[in-house]
Amino acid sequence: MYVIPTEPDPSGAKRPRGRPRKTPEERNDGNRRQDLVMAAAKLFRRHGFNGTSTRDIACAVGMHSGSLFCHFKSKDALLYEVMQKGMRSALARQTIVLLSEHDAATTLRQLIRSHFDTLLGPNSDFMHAVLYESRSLNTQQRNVIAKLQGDYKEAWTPVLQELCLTGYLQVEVPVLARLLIFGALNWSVQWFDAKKGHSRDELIDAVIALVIRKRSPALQK
Amino acid sequence: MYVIPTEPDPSGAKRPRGRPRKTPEERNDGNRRQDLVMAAAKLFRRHGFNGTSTRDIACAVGMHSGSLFCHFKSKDALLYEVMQKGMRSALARQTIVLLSEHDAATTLRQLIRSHFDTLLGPNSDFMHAVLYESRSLNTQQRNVIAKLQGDYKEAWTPVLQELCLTGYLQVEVPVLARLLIFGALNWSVQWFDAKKGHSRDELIDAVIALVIRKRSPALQK
DNA sequence: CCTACCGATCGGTAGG
DNA sequence: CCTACCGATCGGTAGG
Repeated sequence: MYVIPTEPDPSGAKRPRGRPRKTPEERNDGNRRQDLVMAAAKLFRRHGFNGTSTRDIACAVGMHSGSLFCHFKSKDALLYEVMQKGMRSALARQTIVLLSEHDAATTLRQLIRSHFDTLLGPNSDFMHAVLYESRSLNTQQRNVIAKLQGDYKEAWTPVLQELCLTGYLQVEVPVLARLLIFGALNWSVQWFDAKKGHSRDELIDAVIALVIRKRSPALQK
Repeated sequence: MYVIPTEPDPSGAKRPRGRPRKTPEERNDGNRRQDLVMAAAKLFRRHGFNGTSTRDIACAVGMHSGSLFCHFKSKDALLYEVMQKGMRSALARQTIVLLSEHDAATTLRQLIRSHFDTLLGPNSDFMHAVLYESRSLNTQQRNVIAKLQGDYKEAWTPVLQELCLTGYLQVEVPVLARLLIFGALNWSVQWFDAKKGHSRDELIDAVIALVIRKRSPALQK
């Protein structure tokens, strides 16, 4: 015996469990698979991978629980697609930055901006999964994602190295600098809230001010 | 019908599920509760709160699944104790640093060292739960932990402010500097491995070098 | 994509 | 702290 849910999910209210919302007129048969990926990314961020059931995800797009498995062979496969989408989008954004040639300091600023766009902009739920849910992938999946992450971070290395050589960045071990800067950036997903607080440009300025020596290298050290 | 597990858990091998290891001679009846807290912290770190069952935790200390609830009224309560222990230990370590009066730059270095000790030293599993599992607390529990975290981070504010005034730290918005520095430090739990890589002192030096202007403030800006 | 269901596992409890 | 168990929920499947 089914109980029809009394209210559709007002996107942000308490978690819809068990039964899908039924609003047949808003069914777009086009890309249900993408709907599932987006809903999954959002729920994984809010409740974690292990705290989200396949029923929750199906329900969020108005499906019944079993139907999710018409699109994905397992819950893992869905997480894997979320994370792949996150990394490929991050890499695409980064590639655009790297295509235009600038001095190292300008490139660093643009890499930081691009990274914040990935972390804090629309679709940031995908990157959140990349940062925090790789534990739930199997070994092969994790290797693929790790490879993409390796490509991503390697793009920063020559930029940081040049900034070290020219004295704009003060650090003995460049690889540690990259890890620390990534930490400063990645942690922003835990606290940054554009609605009440600082703008994304203030954020970028703060990172640059904190880390880059603006004056002539000769004055440093 | 019970199946006696063939092997005790060699601490780091694959997850022991369902049945406790039975090695009666190593039963210390003293503080089983603390054993549970430590085992829980370790498992929460490896598999996440939602990925760890109360059976896993009980099994890790050689108990049967139901017996855990003689010590904790719920799984939540156990997580709460893990996180409280993490924060109280971090605050205790920090307080020791703040008791000895030094100049701001030295205090910052000691705060950073203390923070890394909490994040990367023994018992770091507790702080890991604080950083990543507060989502699984109820509102009141989360408020208590947030209060402790507030106290912890407030201790950094006057130090960073003085470093700003004296030009050792270059940033327009001190609160952003603190958040970024915390990010750089906290992210280290994701990658730092003392066994293969850099020492904790190299790590501290790298943070200081990245963020602090060593020379006379008059030469800056 | 829905209906109806499976075996496994979950957090937690009663009684000893 | 163990034994034995509960109802709920989990990921996933068969048949349509």
